[in-house]
Amino acid sequence: MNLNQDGVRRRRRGQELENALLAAAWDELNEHGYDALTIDAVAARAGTSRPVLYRRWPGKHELVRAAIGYGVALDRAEPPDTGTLRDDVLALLRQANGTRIGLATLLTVQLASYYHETGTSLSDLREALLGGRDSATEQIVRRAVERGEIDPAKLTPRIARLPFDLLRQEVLITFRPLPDDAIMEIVDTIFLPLVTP
Amino acid sequence: MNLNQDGVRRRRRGQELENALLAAAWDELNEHGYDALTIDAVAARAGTSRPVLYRRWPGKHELVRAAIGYGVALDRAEPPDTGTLRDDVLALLRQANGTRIGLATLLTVQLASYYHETGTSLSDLREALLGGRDSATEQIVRRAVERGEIDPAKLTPRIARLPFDLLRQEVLITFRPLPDDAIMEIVDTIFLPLVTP
DNA sequence: TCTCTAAGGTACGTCTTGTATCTTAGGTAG
DNA sequence: CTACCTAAGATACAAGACGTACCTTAGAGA
Repeated sequence: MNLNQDGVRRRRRGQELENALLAAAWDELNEHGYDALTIDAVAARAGTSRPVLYRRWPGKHELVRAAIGYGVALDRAEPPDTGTLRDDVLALLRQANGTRIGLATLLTVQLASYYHETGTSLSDLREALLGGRDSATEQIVRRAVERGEIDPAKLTPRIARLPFDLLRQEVLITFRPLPDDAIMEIVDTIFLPLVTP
Repeated sequence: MNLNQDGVRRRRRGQELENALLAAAWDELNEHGYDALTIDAVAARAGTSRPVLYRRWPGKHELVRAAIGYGVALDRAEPPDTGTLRDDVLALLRQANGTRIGLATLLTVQLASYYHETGTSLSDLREALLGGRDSATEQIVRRAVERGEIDPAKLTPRIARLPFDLLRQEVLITFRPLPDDAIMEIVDTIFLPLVTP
């Protein structure tokens, strides 16, 4: 109900209110998942009522989409720069693996059919979700090329994003963080052999 | 309403009825997707009423799960045996790419949160969905090993399923069949270099 | 022919949705 | 400091979907 220290109703506005709404939605998604999410529950958790949510997002899809962005931004980190390609990729994958990226990816896919119907491309969703991380991959790869660790001729875009594609794939299927030995296997037996001269 | 040629109500039973229900559910999923699927619509399309559905499946999740199995079984094919690893893998990927496997995979993931909550493993779902195809991969790989096309030392389980993982991944993200040149790129620049002696 | 299972139809209460309407907190202009 | 005015918060409503209860009856099997 958001009382202040005098026990009087306090009324949040603008960005403060919006953040509270998104945080409530993100928490609900984490606790109950997409299917079970109700606008009612989000409003109640945020200490407000449904019309406040509908004034900002037309429906559940858009709210979830915004909440994903909020949740992902919560634990975004700097791309690692360890000096070697192997350690950079390992660190980046571990970083992503330790966050809520699994839930975020799952939710993104759950929104897929909706965005497919409305004709909206999935690429912008994917951008909002992994954009930062993908460019992190680009940075790492670029530095490795400069150091001569990667043969540029072997580096197609698909191969560059291979480690992340595989991580995402497994997280989606198992709905669990990837074990560390699996991460190392991806890097050592798949990615590095494909790109090293 | 299912009238027979005399215009009298006809009543389906057992397997015939169940197939009609699953076909109706599968069609609804293809047309409207998971979110928009209603039990009502499935019952109406099958020419029956909701209680008939609830007598067989407790709810939407279980119905969709059964419908996925039905839909996937519709266009299951024999694993190819062309004589070379490359052509086998290409044929298998093209086969899968041409079916409704994209929708099936998407739906499977959409059920993920539910099965995660109930503690049911995703592996049986994945089994029901891709079980046949995975064993097809095993057959193809085994024959290639016997022909000496694959170095068994390089063949971890993760590498063996790599082509399919990548196909699935891209279909999930783009919600479209994978272009044929992408399929060839996966096979020629990623999979084969990793396993050939 | 009789019986009995399950299909088909109807109806009910509940929940969630999305919108409309009203009151009022609290920022802003004067 | 006061008046105003935007948007927050509360309440209520109709529509739609859910899941269940109950009843009738087709049609398979004894």
